[in-house]
Amino acid sequence: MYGDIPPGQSLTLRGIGKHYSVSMTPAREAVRRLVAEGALSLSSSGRVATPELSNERIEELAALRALIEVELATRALPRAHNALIERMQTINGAVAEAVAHRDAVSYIRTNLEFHRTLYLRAQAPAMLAMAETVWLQLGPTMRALYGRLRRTEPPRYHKLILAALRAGDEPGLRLAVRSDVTQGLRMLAT
Amino acid sequence: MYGDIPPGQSLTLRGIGKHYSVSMTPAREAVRRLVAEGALSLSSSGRVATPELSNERIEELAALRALIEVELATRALPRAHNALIERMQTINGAVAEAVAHRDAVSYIRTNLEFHRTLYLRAQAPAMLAMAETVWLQLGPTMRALYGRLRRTEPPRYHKLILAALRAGDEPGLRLAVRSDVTQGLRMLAT
DNA sequence: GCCCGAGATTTGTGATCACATCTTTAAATG
DNA sequence: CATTTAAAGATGTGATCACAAATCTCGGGC
Repeated sequence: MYGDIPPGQSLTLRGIGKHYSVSMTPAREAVRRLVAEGALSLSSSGRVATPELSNERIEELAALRALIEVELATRALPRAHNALIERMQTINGAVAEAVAHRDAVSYIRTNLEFHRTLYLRAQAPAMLAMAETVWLQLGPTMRALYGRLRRTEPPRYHKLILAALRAGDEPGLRLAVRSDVTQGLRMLAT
Repeated sequence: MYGDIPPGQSLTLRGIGKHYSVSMTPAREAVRRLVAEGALSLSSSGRVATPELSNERIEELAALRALIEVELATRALPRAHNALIERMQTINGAVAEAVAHRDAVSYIRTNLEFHRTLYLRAQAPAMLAMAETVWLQLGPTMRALYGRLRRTEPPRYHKLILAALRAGDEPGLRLAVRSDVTQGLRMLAT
């Protein structure tokens, strides 16, 4: 999810087991779960690897993010009090720091934490689980994307999200979330 | 997914294995996958059972269906030719027959086949997978719902979907899909 | 009549093994 | 030197086992 593993990296059950000091069985179950969630792809011979997403697949996942996360943000809006907004602002500082250090992994991690902090307020666990499944599928690809990216300014749409939350502006919030979610993945059409 | 199993039914690995004439290992992997997809719930002691959904959870899943399936239908619309619409109409006949026979399981199966036939045209496998994950979570609950339901007429919104497809009417299609998806699950607020 | 608790049974977990298949390596051939 | 081929190694799969924990059963006590 956080892009620790680049796309196309292949994994073995015995290797995973050794890495975590367990036998093949728990490794197999974890891999099976991640395959079911789309976080790992299964070759015809049963080998697993992180997925290399096609542009079409990336567009789809970005559209899913937009659909689900806009809804989550909308549901969170009436419950978003000052303490939450301030917490999100603090996290956004960490995002900016990760960008400044050009640390792709911690950028992805803090960025998703920013979003998750808001969405937790929506009190919609099934929707949040769906959103996280999409994040999981995009993890390796986002790492490859942001690693290639040479950017120094923090995501501008985060500020718009915070402003819309403060103003209680639902249309503005929806637009800001959709833009934030879509923007990063749009430049991937290589 | 099709409601063969009622909500709250508990399953055992050895039982599943015996039922399919395999050992515990394949049964474990299948159960793990289904748990990851939300089709089965895992108790703290590791036992699995079909989930008994709360009303809040059902509302969430219905909202997810509306979001994702409206998008899928919209993407399928420009590619929906006559042959597809006729195929959907045939399936809708099977839906009506299942309703007439008060067969909940085959009603769910044919109803989902009606939707899936349309959504396959959207050429959006990740979205379709998400929609099917939601269906999987709702399966046992839909069985309990439709088993309770004493209805004889086929779903009216299917006709609206077919009409909107024929007319190329995108707003009408979106409304019809949203209504069809939401309608059945709304009466569940017991 | 109701509740509790000890024993018996069931169940999930992690480990290990045999085996078939896929992959890699390396030698041999042209 | 490139290509093919056979051997060696690596890998996933399904089965089985030991064990701990949870669940169930049933008899006894209040």
